[in-house]
Amino acid sequence: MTLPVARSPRRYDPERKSRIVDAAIDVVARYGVAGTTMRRIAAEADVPLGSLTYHFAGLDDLLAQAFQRHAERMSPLYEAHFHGVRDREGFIDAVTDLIHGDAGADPGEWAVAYELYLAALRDPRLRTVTEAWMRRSRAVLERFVDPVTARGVDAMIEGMVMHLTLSTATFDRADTRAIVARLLADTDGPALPR
Amino acid sequence: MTLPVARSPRRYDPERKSRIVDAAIDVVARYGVAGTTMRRIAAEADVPLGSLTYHFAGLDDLLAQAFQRHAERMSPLYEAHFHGVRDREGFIDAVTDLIHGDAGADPGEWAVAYELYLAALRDPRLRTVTEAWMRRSRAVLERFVDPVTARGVDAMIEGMVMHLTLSTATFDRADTRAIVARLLADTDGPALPR
Amino acid sequence: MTLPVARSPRRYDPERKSRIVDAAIDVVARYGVAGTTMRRIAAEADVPLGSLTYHFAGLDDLLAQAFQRHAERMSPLYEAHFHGVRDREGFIDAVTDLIHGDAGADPGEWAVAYELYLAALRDPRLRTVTEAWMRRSRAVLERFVDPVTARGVDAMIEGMVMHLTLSTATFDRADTRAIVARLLADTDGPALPR
Amino acid sequence: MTLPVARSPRRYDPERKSRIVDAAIDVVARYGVAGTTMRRIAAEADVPLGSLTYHFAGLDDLLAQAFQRHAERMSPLYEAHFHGVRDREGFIDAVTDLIHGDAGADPGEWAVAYELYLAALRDPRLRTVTEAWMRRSRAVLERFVDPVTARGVDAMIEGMVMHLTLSTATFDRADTRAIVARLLADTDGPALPR
DNA sequence: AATGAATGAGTATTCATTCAT
DNA sequence: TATGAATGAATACTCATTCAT
Repeated sequence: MTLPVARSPRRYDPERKSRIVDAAIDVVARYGVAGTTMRRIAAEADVPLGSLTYHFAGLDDLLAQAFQRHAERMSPLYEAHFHGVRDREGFIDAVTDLIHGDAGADPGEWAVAYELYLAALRDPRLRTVTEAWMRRSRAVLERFVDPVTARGVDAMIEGMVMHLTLSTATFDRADTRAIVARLLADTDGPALPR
Repeated sequence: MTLPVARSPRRYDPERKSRIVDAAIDVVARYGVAGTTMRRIAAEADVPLGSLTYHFAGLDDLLAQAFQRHAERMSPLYEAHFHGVRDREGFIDAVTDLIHGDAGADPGEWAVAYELYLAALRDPRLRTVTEAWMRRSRAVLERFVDPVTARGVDAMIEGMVMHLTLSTATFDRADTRAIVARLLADTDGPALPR
Repeated sequence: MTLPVARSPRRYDPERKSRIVDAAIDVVARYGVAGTTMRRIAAEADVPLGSLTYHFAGLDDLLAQAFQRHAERMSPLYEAHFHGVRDREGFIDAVTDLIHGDAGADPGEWAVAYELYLAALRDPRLRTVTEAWMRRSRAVLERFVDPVTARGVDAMIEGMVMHLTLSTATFDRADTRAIVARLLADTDGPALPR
Repeated sequence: MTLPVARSPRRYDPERKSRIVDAAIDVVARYGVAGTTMRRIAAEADVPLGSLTYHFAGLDDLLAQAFQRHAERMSPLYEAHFHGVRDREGFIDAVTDLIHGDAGADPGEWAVAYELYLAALRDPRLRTVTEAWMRRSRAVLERFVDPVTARGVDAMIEGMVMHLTLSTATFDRADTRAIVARLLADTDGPALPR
C-alpha cells in the first residue's frame, strides 16, 4: 500500500482568490500601479498565471478589488486610531500621530492610497472606492468637529503625509501639532464623545 | 545641376529636443506615467521614434526632464498668483482661489504634479525635482507667514486640491476660505510684503 | 426535517447533450469555426464548461457532431423544397428559389455549410459528413435529371449562393432562371416524379 | 586585423515585408485562417515575431494584405489561361481544364480562395478584395460570352472546383465538358476575340 | 454523474532599445 | 546627425483540457 503523494501542489485551495487580492495590494505597494503586472501578482501569490484570469476579468478588475479591500481595511484602522479619544487635546494628538506615522500605517500603505487616488483620477469606476473611503474618514473626524473643519483636517492629514513621505527633511512634531491645533481654534463642533 | 528634392520634412529642427519634452508632459497629463510610452511621445511631438533615443538616454531620462520642466514652469505661476497680494485678507483669498482652480492651473497640470510625487516616491533621482518645487512653493508662502504655517498652508492646498479633483461633491468656496483663515489665526508672521 | 435547498438549476437535464450540439451549430454560424470555443458554446447552451468535456471527447468531437446534425437537418429541407415539383418548369423554379434564398435557408445556415466544406478540406474525418450530404442532395436532383446534370445543377447552386452572399450587387432572378434553364436544355433525364 | 563577423543575421533585409505577406499566404493555404497565427507566419518567413507587428497593424491587417496579394496574383493566371482561346470549343475546353486543375492552380491556391470567401463573409473589409477578384474573373469570361452567362460560368467553376476538391469520387472530364457546353448553348454572346 | 476550479501552453500585441544605413 | 527598421523580452489574455470534490 502506497502513501498518497501530493502530485500537483495545492490543487485544492479555497482561499486562493482572496490571497491573490492580497498579493495585488502588496505588489502595488512595492512597485506602484505602473509596475503591477499579472505575472508579479501571480508570483507573489504563488499561483500560476492562468489562475488570475480565471478568478478576475482582467488586471483592471483585480486592481479595483485590491483597492477596495485596501480601503475597507484601512478605514477601521483609522476609526480605531480615534477610538480612545476623549477631548480636544486628545484629538489633536491623534491627528498629529496619524500624520507622523505613529498610528500603525506604514509608508507602503499610504503609497497604495496615493496610487488609488491617481488611478481614480483616470478611471471613474474607482471613484466609488475613493468616495466611500473619504466619507468614512470624514465621518470619524465629524465625531469631534463640525463637517467643514473635518474636511479641512482630512485634507491637512493627506497633504502633510504626502509631504512627509516625500521630503528628506524631517518635520518637527510639535510644529505639526501647533498647526493642527490652530485648525480647531474657536471651534466647539459637536459635543465631544463622552 | 541637381533638382531640389523634397526631403523628409523638418530635417532642420533646432527646437526638436525641447518640443519632445513638452510632448512628454502632455502625454503624462493625459495618460499618466503608466501610460506614457516612447511611441506616444514621439507621435505627440510629431517626430520619428528614433529621435527620442537620439536625444535622450532613455524613457527615464526623458521623464525626469519633463518633470523638471513642468516644475520649473509651475513655480513662476505660483509666484505670480501671489504677486499682487498686499495683506492678510488678500493672502487668504489667493490661497482659496488656488484651491478652487481659479488660478490658471488646470486639472491636467495638477495631475502631472501628483504623478511626479508618486514617481519620486519610487525613484529617488526625482527627489531633487520635488524638493526644489516644494522649496520654491514654501518660499512664496513664507513671504506672508512664518515657515511652520507655510508648511501647513502648503499641505492644506495639496490635500484640498486632491480631494476636490476626486470628489463628485462640490465644495463651498466660503467654507474653504474659513478653514484657510483659521490656519492663519493669531499669526503675525513676517511683515507682509511692502 | 431538512429544508428543500435550491440546488444548482437544471441538475436533471436529459436534453443537455443535444442542446449543446445545437448551441455549437449556432456558434459556428455566428462566429465561424475559428471563433468557436468551448466557452462560447457552453455560454450559448447555458451549461457549465465542464459539462462539455463530460459529454464530448473534445472540441473536435463536438464540432463533428454539430456538423453532422446540421447536415442531417438540412437534407430534409432540401428534399422538402423539391417535394411538390411536378414538371421541368417547376423544377427550374425550385432551383432558382433555392439560389435566391426563397427556400427557407438563411445565410447563417449556408455559412455553416461552407464552414463544414472548409473544415473537411483539412480534416478527413469530416469527409463522411460532406460525402453523405452531397449524396443526398444529388439524389434529390436525380429524381428530375440525369446524374451528370444533377452534379452540374448542384455545383451551380453552390457557386451561385456563394457569389450572391458575398456580392453587394443584386442578381436578377430572371437571369438566374435563364441560366438554370439552359443547364437542363435537351435533357429528358429520368421520368419526372409521378 | 579581424574579419568582420556577421553578428545578427539579416539585420538589413529590404524584402522582408513582402516576404512576410508571402509567408502568410502559405500558412493560410496549409493551415487555414483558423490555424494561421503570427508565430507560424514569422517562422515561415524566418523572421522574429516582433517584426510582424512592426510592419503590420495586426493579424487582421496582415491577412487582408495576404488575401489581396493572392487575389492579384491569381487573376493574371486566370486571364492567361484564357489567352490563347480562339473559339467556342476552345473556351469550353479552357473552362473544363480550369475546373479539373489542369490550369496551374493547385489545391492550396483554391483553398486560399475559399478561405478568403469565408473570411469575407464575416469581415466586410475583405469585400473589396472579393469584389475585385470576381469582377476581374467575370471580365475575362465576358470576352467570350454575355454577362449573364459569364456569371453562370463563374459560379459553375466555383462550385465544381469546390466539389471536386472535397469529393473522394472522381469526376469524368467529358461529363464536365458536356455540362459546361450546355451552359453556352444557343448563346452567341459578344464576338469571340479574333 | 457532474462541475467549478485549476492549469499551462499558446495567443496577439506593445514596447524600449539597438543598429545599419 | 538622424532615422526607419529591427528585435526580443515582456505584456494581458484565451483556451482546451484536467481533476478533486
